[in-house]
Amino acid sequence: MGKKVFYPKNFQLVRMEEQCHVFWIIEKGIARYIYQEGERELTGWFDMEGDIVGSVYCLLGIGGARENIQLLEDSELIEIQLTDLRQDEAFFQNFKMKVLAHYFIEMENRLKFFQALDGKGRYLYILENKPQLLQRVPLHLIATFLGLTPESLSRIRSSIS
Amino acid sequence: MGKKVFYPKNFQLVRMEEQCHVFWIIEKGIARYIYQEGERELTGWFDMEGDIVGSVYCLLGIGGARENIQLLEDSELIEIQLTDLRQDEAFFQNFKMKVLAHYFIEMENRLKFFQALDGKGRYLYILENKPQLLQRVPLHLIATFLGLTPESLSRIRSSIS
DNA sequence: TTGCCTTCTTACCAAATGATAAGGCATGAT
DNA sequence: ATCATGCCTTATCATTTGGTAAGAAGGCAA
Repeated sequence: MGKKVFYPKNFQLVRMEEQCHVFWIIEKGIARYIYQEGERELTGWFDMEGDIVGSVYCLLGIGGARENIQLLEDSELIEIQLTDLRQDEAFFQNFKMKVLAHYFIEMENRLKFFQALDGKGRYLYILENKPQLLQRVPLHLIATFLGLTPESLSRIRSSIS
Repeated sequence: MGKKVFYPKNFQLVRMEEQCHVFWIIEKGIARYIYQEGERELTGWFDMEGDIVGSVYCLLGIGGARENIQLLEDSELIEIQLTDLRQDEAFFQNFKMKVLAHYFIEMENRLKFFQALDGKGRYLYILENKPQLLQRVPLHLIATFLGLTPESLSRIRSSIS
C-alpha cells in the first residue's frame, strides 16, 4: 500500500485551497506546514522521519487544504492515495480516526505551548524535545513557528549560551 | 437520546485524570475548560449555548481527561451517556468523527490566533467574534484564555475605548 | 576570482507585557 | 451597618519583544 517516491528540496506536496487525495509518510526528509496569515507566513509544524504528512481538511473531505506543505530537504516518502484506502471503507474510517486523533493531540499540546510559555520557554522546549529541528531547519523558519521574529530568536539564543 | 439536567454555577462536569463517559450539549449556560500548567490555571475555551461539552480524551478512549471542566453559570444541559451512543456502533463512530473534526478545526484556528496575534489583536478578535463572552465571563478568566495577565488585559481595554 | 544572495547576528530604540502594589467598587455574609 | 471578598482598574518599573538598520559569514553562480 503506497509507493516510494523521491522529491527534491522545495517541492510542494500540498497547495492551499486545492483538493488533494494523497498522504505521505516521511522516510527521509522534513516537511513544513505553511499558513498564510495576511502578509506573514506562519509555520504550523515541521514533520520529520516517521511522521504522516498531508492536509487534514482533504482527509476529512470538508474542502481544500488550508495550508501549503513544502519539503525542506530532498526527501524519500511513501505516497498513499486516499482512493486506495477507500477500497476498504472500514479501514479508511479507522485510518481517518487515527490520523485525526493524532493531529488533535498535537494541536492541544501546541496550544498550551503558546498559551503558557513566552518566547524563551518555547525555544527551550524545542531545544529539549526536538533538537534535531534546530540542526536541520533554518532558524528564521523556526522563528515563524515559535511566533517570534528572527531577531528575537537570535537574542534568546545568545542569552542562553 | 440524552436527558435534560440542571447543574449550578461552579459545578464540575469533568475532573482531570478521571475517566468520564458523559457528554453534554449546552441549552443554557457556559462551561470552562481548565488546564493546569504548573502553578497556573489556563483556560482552553469557553463553551456556550449550542456547543458540545466533554473531554475528547475520554471520547477517544485513550485515557482520563486532560482538563477540568466547570460551569460558570447555573446551566441547563442535555446529558448524553457514551454507553447509550455505543448501542449503535456506526452512529457512535460517526459521532466521534464529527466531534473530533469539530474540535480539530477549533484548535487549528485557535493556534493561528495565538501564533499570529498579539494581546490586543486577540482581545479585538474576541470582541468582534464572541462579544457575549465578554458580557458573561469575568475578565480575569478571559485573561487566562488570552494568555495575558488581568492587568495587561485591563490596559488593552482602556487603550481601545 | 568577483558579486550576489541567504542566513544569522548585533545594536539601538519604541512598544508591549509582566510583576508588584494599591485603591475603588460592587456583592454577599454576619 | 460592618466586614470580608472578589473583580477590575490604575500606576510604576523591569523585562521582553518588535522594528529598523547594519554587518559578518558562508554558499553559489557568473
